[in-house]
Amino acid sequence: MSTTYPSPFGANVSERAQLPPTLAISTVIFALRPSRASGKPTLWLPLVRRVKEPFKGQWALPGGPLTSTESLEDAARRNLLETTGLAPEYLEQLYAFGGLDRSSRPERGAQRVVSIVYWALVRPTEAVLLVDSETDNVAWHRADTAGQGEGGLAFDHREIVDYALWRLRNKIEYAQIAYHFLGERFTLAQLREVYEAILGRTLDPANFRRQLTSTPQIEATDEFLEGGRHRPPRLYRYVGPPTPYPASDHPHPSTSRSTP
Amino acid sequence: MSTTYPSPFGANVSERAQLPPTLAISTVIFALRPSRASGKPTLWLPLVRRVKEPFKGQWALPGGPLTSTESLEDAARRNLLETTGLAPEYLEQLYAFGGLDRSSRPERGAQRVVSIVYWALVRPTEAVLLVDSETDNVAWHRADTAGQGEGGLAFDHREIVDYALWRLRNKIEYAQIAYHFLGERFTLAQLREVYEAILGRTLDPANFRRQLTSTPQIEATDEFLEGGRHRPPRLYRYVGPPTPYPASDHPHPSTSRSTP
DNA sequence: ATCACTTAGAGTCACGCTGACTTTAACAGT
DNA sequence: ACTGTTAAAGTCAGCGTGACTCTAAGTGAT
Repeated sequence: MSTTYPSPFGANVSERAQLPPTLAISTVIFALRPSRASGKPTLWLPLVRRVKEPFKGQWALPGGPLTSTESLEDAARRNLLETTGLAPEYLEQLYAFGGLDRSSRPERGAQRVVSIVYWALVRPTEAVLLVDSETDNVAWHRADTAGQGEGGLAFDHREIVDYALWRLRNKIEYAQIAYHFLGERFTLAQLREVYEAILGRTLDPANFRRQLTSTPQIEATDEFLEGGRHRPPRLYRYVGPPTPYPASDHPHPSTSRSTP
Repeated sequence: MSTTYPSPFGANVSERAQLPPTLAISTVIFALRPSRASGKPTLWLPLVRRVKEPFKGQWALPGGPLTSTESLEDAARRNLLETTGLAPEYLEQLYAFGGLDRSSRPERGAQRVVSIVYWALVRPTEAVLLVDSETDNVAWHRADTAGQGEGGLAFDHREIVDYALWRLRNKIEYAQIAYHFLGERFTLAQLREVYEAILGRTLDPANFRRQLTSTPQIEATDEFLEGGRHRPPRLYRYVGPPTPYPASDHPHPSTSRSTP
């Protein structure tokens, strides 16, 4: 920032390796969809098939270049809409990945790419409008196993997805983001299923209720979910801010300690 | 990532605005130094004076370009060493800033810059080896007031510092990072002063002790700090991992809630 | 209509952490 | 020996949590 690059204009091929890396934006989009096996909601994400080398034919995160006339978040939104047809309400920067071995096939002359990765949460209602799905070049995959048995995901995208999963699991424990997986009204059991799917463990329904009813951002409506086989549960609504913070933020590592 | 940029070779001036943004690395380096007024430790950070436009003469974060042969973190370390002479032990990615108005003076033809910002913590012993300090082009500034009365910091660096401060204050509450401000051995009162300086409030010494003595990463030595005017305090040592996690992570927003 | 079954939702209790506070121990300086 | 100051340990009430029990309110089968 305090210095400038050598001008790229007029550079010849031998100088190519010295050029600054190019910038790309990618996004990890999480949605909850019922598992084929158990019917319980599980985490899925849309991937696009590579149509050229490197990693041609393999699955990759949606992404693309950054133009000079849009902010990083705008670029993420535009790319998302173009490649998957999704317009997530919740979108946040995840991390900038810029290792030297990201292509994992160190080819000669291949230009180095730094990816600024965003992550997003979408509701099941938003999550159906996939572009290009008839050509099978965009498809939903299970977040935890995507790429298995297919030679893995393109680039370092498997690591990126794992990091996004870690971030989601941490952030859901202290931030109000679970509602972005659900519609406007939901039962406490549905919300609990979201937490259970993401955290991978069962939660006590009574304790879960006690915590949520003491949360001011959760408002009880006077409606109930009819049509169930048993006592109709009350519907609740989230009345807090859409995306709590402008910039990103994260949570506890596994070694969770309090103040010191 | 799934598409490629138009080649920059042979681009003419009219195409310049369509070129992808360039990448830069900057770093916010925090150190604790005694305040001039109270003598209590306060947060300081090194800044470098801009020697060319834009923002010539104003103070900016240390930074520079990213070469094609180094990772993002390596680039941050190299730039830090070149511009300030510092080699921090603790270094972590903060955020990628890429807004369109970052130069705040939208000049014609000025190339857009995306900055990937790292943040670092250094001990007072490391914090003295400043390069170029005789020319006054590198100097320590108070983290909370840097740029005041001087027309502000260059670019959006004041916002970046504020975001780094927010991150530091959050992370110190759940992660073991305070030790990176101190030497190998320290008293509990010294450690408490670190927390008080960063959090901006006093902590109860007895409760602080109780929490820390139950932390396994803190080990009591059999040495005491001699030379004080009163009862010599025991020296402690941090025996945990140097940087707990490979990638970044963050903490609670101000609306701190637990599980839901 | 009655009963069995299931889920919603409220309540109870012990435990651990925390903040506020008190008490005792150990040193330096006069 | 006394005083002032800090280190370090101890006490106590309050709060949130996990584990658990109990009651209410529906559906479907007999």
